[in-house]
Amino acid sequence: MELSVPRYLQVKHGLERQIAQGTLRTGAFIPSEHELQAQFKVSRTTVRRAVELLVDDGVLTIIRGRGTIVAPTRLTHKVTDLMSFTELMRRQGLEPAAIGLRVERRRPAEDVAVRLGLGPGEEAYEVFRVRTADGAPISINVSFLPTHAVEVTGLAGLSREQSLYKVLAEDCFIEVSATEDTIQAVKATRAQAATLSVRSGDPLLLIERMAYTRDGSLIEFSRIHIRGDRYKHTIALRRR
Amino acid sequence: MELSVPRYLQVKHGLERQIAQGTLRTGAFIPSEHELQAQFKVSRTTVRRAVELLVDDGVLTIIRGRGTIVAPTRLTHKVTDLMSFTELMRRQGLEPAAIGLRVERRRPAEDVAVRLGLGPGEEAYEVFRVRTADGAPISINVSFLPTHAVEVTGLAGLSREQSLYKVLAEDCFIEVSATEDTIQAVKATRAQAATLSVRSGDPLLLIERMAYTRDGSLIEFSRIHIRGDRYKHTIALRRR
DNA sequence: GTTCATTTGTCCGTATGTATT
DNA sequence: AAATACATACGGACAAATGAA
Repeated sequence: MELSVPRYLQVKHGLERQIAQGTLRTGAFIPSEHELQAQFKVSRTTVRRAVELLVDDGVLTIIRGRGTIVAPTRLTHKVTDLMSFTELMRRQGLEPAAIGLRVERRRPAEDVAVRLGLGPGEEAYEVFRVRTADGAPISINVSFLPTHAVEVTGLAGLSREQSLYKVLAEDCFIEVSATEDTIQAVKATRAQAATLSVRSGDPLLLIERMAYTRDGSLIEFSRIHIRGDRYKHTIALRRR
Repeated sequence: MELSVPRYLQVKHGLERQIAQGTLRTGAFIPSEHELQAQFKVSRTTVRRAVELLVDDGVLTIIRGRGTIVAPTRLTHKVTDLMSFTELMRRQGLEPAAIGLRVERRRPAEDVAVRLGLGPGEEAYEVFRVRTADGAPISINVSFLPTHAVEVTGLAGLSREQSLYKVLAEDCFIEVSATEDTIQAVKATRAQAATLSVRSGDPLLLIERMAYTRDGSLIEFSRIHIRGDRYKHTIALRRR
């Protein structure tokens, strides 16, 4: 039995391959929908679906009445894709690692409890880590997870796998489907400065993230303090 | 002749209205696609298109085999929507204004010229502004626009309208359709500190933005230095 | 455990409208 | 004016997931 990949994805991948190989060149028109139907032996509906996805990805641009071209501008990473910290680091060409992993179960500070929507006295898991890139400390990461959403045993995988989201997906079967990041510039406290090998008062990027599952329930609140001089956070947005 | 709004948008707006009015409640199932067909007197294709758009907006969540619910979690702003600085400020409940508008035409610094893709000696328009919120200076904004992309006369509207993107759209008929932001934490220089009423060395958020039109050509490169203590930058992402 | 109705996912063929050349 | 290409819309068919009988 074969694993059936939807036709529209097959067409999408086919087009992506042709673009990667240079068969379809940047700025040039791709075959019309009619021609693509013949080429891939699918209906127009299916062709349009594949093209639509590539337009959303910023790979293709449709010019009504004329045709569809391979978008001349290629944003550095796929638009609006949700990315874990690990992925973000790799984009910068840095090899990410984590040290000083510590998992605790306790009542978090009140502002965190409010964000997690915890009842009075309710506890949460706190995951502490210091992330490094090419060996140098680059960020201090604290994640808070509601105890009712995840088992502590499920978090054991963190010792071998750096990505919290991967562990949640593979060991807890929890898929993070949406995030909301708030980004600020703050001064490094003395403790943070020591950990990150910078001077006290130096600028840090503070990213606070709320992560949600597909059904909309909160799965994680995290705070990441990042060295301002070693890291750039990139976001691509697209108007529909 | 009537201005024809596509049926799928009519359905989308109909559903949005029902959600806003509370006819469809958060967390509850909306009518099945079959029922929506009957309700709006359209085909299933059209119903599905409308629902798909609302899912992308984070308003609805589809549970396969069961139905579609009104998403319990409402992210603070529409996911992946591209927003101008003016819009972003209003979200924070602040009244934005701009002072010290200055437009110059000249050869920009080399790193900027490279980003704009300028040929040797080619010039660009530089738009300087200091943005305020509720009267207090909050950011220093410098925009660079290629001279071949926009007329200087078109930028005259900036004196009455704060939003560069609105002026580009209304006076130059240029629509910004995608942006790529890079965010860093930096130390305020002495000049920046003076302008923003902070201390030299205090943390600032530096947002560098590349803005593109629909056909993929670069229309703007901008640098925004923002007071770290007065501003939070929020981004919502969604995995497809 | 199996069957069955319901609901969403994929796919097709066709028809008509609108924009561009 | 005509041809081409994308946009919208319909109706039907079967597959896959879910939950209940």
